[in-house]
Amino acid sequence: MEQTLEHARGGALAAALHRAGYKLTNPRLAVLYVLEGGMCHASPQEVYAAGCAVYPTLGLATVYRTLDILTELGLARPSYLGDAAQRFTLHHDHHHYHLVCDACGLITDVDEEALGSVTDEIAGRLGFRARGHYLEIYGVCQRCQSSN
Amino acid sequence: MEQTLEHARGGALAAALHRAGYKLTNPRLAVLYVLEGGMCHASPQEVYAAGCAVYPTLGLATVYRTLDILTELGLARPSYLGDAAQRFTLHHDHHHYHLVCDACGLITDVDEEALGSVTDEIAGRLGFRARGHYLEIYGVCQRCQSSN
DNA sequence: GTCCTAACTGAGAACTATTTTCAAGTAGGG
DNA sequence: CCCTACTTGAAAATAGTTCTCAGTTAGGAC
Repeated sequence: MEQTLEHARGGALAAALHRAGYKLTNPRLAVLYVLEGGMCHASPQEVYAAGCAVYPTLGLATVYRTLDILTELGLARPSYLGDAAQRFTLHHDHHHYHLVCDACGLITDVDEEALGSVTDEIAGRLGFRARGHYLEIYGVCQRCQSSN
Repeated sequence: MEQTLEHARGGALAAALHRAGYKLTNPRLAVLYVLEGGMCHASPQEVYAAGCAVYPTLGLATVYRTLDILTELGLARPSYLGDAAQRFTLHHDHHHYHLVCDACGLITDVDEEALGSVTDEIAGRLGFRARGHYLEIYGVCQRCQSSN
């Protein structure tokens, strides 16, 4: 268990937090570990549940606080994938976005460099300095189309 | 007042509700009137406040219920513009999206046909039947850039 | 290594937003 | 005009998020 937290300490998120002057505490490392471990569209509640497996005394308030810090540092961002729950998505260097199926709730990640240049161009034309974008396409996924 | 409600009755939203078998009651017409009157990025609370001006006994629960109906019919959609509040956006025929300023909260609507064809093409390639998309570009608007 | 202090923590209270419940009211087909 | 299923507003219930606070801890100074 301690080992997993130490592992998170070496990650990119931990480095960014440290650089910004935040302490690398075990609760925070547990949250970072969960996020970096592939739980990339997690609600605070889900992060909390997964984090407790790594660091049992983790508190829900700390999860919210850590996600706030990541948002403030521009490393994550709240997103809202179809359902009402607030979710957080880690930022990546590449442009990526979501296909959300209205029928089964499946979320598919897609990388598309082309889209990034389109949005950057539009923003630039309007004098807007873009920091990032969030795109969600909703509809019906391939599997749900065939099962109807 | 009654006149404004009658005006809403003639709108596209009212027609769609009627077609779907929903009754055109005064509370619903008040909500539709507010939405069609340009309050296009409104939170339920804001719709409620504006709706009360048109139909004073309007209840908040009815606003939520009406927005749910519109969402169910695909006429509106929850969106989340930077701040934490849930907001609803009316669907339009054209592709439109939002520039959200992180500094002042300004929301700028942009129409861009080019974007629609990009997203449709991508979705099609993946076998996904797109019903719509939601794009938000966040960053700093022109005015906030100069005032710093 | 140990001390120190500002930063951080968990638990639960408080707060806010949303949904549900229910008795009373109403649209609109017959 | 009547009837009935649908709709309503108010209040209670629920769910999600933030705040408060006394105790704990990271990590720089020595």
